[in-house]
Formats: sequence, structure tokens, C-alpha cells
Amino acid sequence: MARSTANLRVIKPAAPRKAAARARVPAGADAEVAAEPGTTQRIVDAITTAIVERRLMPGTKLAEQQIADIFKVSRTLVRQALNQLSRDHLITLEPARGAFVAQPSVEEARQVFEVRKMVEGSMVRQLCAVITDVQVAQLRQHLRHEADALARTDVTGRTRLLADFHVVMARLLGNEVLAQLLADLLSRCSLIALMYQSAHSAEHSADEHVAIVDAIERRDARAAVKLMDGHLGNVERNLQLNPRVGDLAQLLQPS
Amino acid sequence: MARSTANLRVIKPAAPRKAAARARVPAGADAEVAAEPGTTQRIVDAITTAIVERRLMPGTKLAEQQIADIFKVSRTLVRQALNQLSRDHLITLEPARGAFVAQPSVEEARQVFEVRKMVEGSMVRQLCAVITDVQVAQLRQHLRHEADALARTDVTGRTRLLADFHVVMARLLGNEVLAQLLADLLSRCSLIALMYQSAHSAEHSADEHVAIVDAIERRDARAAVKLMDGHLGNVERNLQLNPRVGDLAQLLQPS
DNA sequence: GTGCTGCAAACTGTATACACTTCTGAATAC
DNA sequence: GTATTCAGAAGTGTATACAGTTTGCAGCAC
Repeated sequence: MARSTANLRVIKPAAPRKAAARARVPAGADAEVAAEPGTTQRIVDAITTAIVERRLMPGTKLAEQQIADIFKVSRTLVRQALNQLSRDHLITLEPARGAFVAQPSVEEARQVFEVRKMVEGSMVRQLCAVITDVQVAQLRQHLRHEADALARTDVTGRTRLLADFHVVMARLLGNEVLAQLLADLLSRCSLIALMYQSAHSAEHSADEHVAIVDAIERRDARAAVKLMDGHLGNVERNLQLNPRVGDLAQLLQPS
Repeated sequence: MARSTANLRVIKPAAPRKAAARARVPAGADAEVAAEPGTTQRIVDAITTAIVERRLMPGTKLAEQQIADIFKVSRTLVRQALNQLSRDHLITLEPARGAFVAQPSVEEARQVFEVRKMVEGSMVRQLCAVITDVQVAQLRQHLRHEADALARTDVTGRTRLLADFHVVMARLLGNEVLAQLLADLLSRCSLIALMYQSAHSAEHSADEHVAIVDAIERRDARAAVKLMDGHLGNVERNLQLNPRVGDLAQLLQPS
């Protein structure tokens, strides 16, 4: 299938100077981040969104050559991307068998939400102590975006914004390590939601976000923590944490 | 049964280097995978321990071919390992220039410790609520190991055990997601300590561990959280968070 | 002597080649 | 007709080849 080399050389550079992909912005407000069209990253992003937007269902096999053909690159780059995705727990790599869209177990889902409660509870408490009025306004604006997406029934944007809410709070603390950690957890949650969620009840989540911001604005740490904890509990409870597709191992367990 | 033998390739010469730093188990599936001495993982472990044991100083360049020669493999596997290490923040990959042992900035150090306080505070509180007497005994045993290493002035083992203490607690909660998250943070802390630590004051840390376990045994959540927070604060305060080698950018900043 | 230019060695980034494993399906045995 | 075996296809794991970039040094201009 490999057509002769010919001139498949796609000169993709055009990226003159690789900017700071690493979030290392000490003092200089040199903020041209976020735009790294690295070839591998492009593949990672494409597969990630495909999974999150439910175009790739859990358990789907991701054949290397197939993906390589799609992106017009060699398997080398595809393998790099798959490795990265596997470290994000979005896919699982089975030795000598290939890559598959991950099927997080019920137990894993439980653990992820437990960790989120720990991290985000502390985060909200901290936020109440140090947040400025300007930052509260930023949160309000995010809530407005959520409402917009909800009104437009923009499912994709809505889902993303609801998740981003949590990352935005981390960013407000100026803690990039925290933000990245939370982003990782949230991508896993996307997959979990995808597997176990019946009805999305997005308005419910958005309302709870509003309540949380209200508490933060009042600098009422205790209430904010409680609300966040309840919010995450609701999201988790909203999942059908009963075995479903792909959980054959659990379905056939107690025979 | 054995068709074409094919013994022209010695896959791996059974290197007995274990170092189960990060076990890559699918979390929900069959758990007979336990020890996978994958070739790539062997390189990752070797470099990791070399960094943590201060044989590779921050800023050191890691040339691919050089490492490939050492491990008698091709650059392909070395690159995989380097990618993994870069995601663990132990090295940084500079495009077209190579891999270097990371030099975490002071700001990054601060953020990592802040996250640790958040996560481990919640963890200890949770632990007080659910821990069993048997598990308390397990913690005590770990403390004993710490004391042993201290008595033997086994620097390497001591450092590892002091870090493991925190992961052990995560494991006691039965939360693998939490444990892995913490393990990541701790590996970054090793590097941070390596860069900024003057005197180790290991006994001090060990004593504080004892106090934490005491509080946990009493199921005194408030005290345990406070002790853990103080402990992490002490560790952080013990660092010389002033610019040092490698922080030239900061040193030359206000010119 | 100092500074610029350009070439060559070394190294990284990507593609391709090849070995080995898994899977599928058809032919064979019962 | 059902079960077993085995060969070919397809796919993954690793090595190697090749192209582009960075870097260090030598040579040249001034």
C-alpha cells in the first residue's frame, strides 16, 4: 500500500520558532502559548475530540496504519500520539494487539470522582481566600458562556464549557500544575460520562456552577466547598454506574 | 508446534533491575500483568533513578544515540522513554535540540507543594474516617522501615521511603488514581529537592510522619490534616527557594 | 585581534524496512 | 456437521535510513 516515495514530502514546518509550549511564564507576560501545531499533537487532539464527541466509542480499535493514512504521516508519529493518549487514560495499549479506546471501569470512575472531590474541594476553599473581584467577574463571564451554549443547545460546546469551568478556577489560582492535573482528570471524566451517562442534565450542572460562584463571591468557603462536593456528587450519581456495554467482565462475573 | 524458530534476535537479556516506580496496570482488568520488564520501561526507570540519586544533574543533556548505545537498543525505544519522562516533568524536550534533565523553577516548586497540600490534606482527612486498625499497623510498619533506613544512613533508601510514605497512605484508601497522581507529584518533588535542598533533615521528616500516624490512629482528622499541612510546609520551607544554578533567567531578570 | 561567514559534524525528526505475533479462515480429521 | 490445525494476512515492535536543523569551528575580512 505504500506508494513510492515520490514527493509526499509535505512541508509542514511553517512554524518558525517553536514558542513556549511549556507553561513557564515567570514574569514576562509573553503569552503566545497554546498554539503549537506539532504534528503529533494534532493527532492527539483529533483523537481526543473524536472520543469526547462520541464519534469513537469505547472499545473501538485504533489501528496504527489506518490512522497514519488518515493523517498522511508514518506510523512513527501515530505511535507517539497513541502513547501520549494512553498516558492520559483515554486509550489502553494492549501489547502486540493494539490500541483501543479506553473503557473505564465503574471502580475507576468512582476513584476519579473521589479524587476530584478532594482536589476541587481544597481548590474552592483556597479560591475563597484569595480571589479578587475581577476574577469573580471572569467566573461570571464563563457562566454566561455556559448559559449561551445551553440556550443554543450546542451540545459539544456545552460539554466542553461545563468541564472548563473547573479548569478556569484552577487557573484563577495561578497554579498551572493544579490546572493541568485537573485537566487530566476531566478528560477522563469525559470518557466516563460517555460510557455511563444516560441523560446529561446540563442545566442542572450549570445551575450548580452558579451557586458555587455565588458562594465564592461571598467568600463563604464552607458553603462553597459543600456546594462543590454536592455538585460532583450529583454528577457522579447521575451516571448509571451499573455495568453497560463493554463491561462484559463485570456482567459475566458472578456466574 | 514451534514453527520457524527465529532466534536471531535476543529480545531482552533479562535485566533484573526492578524498580517498580510506575506500574502500568489497566486498573480494571485482569491483574496478572504485575511485573512487565518492558524494554522502554527499563530505560525510564534507569534514567529516573539516576536523576533521583543525583547522578544526573539538572540541565544535563541526554543525547539519544548515547543512551541507545548504553542500553544496546535503537533510538526508537530511547525516544519513547524520553517522551514518557518528559510527561512526568523529569526532563524537558526542546524541539530539534534534545532532551535535558528538567530544572523546575521556583514557581513550579511552589505550585507543586501547594497541590500536594491540597491533595494530601484531603487524603489524610478521608483516611481518618475509614482506616482500619490493620491499616494503621501497616503505616506503623512503614515508619519502622523509615527509622531503619535512617539508622543505617542509607541515603537512597531513606529518600525513597520518606516519599513512599505518602503513596502508601493513598494506597490504603484503595484509590489507585489517587496513588498514581501522588506518585507523579512526588517524582517531581524529588527533582525539586535535588535542586533546591541544602540540608535534608530527614529525621525531622520521619518524626513528623510519626506524628501524623499518631493523629490518624486517634482518628483525629483535624489534627492529622494540620500536621500534614505543617509537614509539607516544613519540607517546602527547608528548600532554598532562592535562585540557584540554572535559574539564570531569574538571576538576570531585573537588569 | 575581533567579528562575521560558511562549511562540516552531530543530532533530532520522520519515514521506511523487517521481524515477530496475533488473527482469520479454509482445509482436514473425526 | 463439528472441532482442530495450520497457513496466509494483517498488525504491532524494533531497527535502520534519510532529511533537516543546530552547532561548533575554521577561515576570512577588517
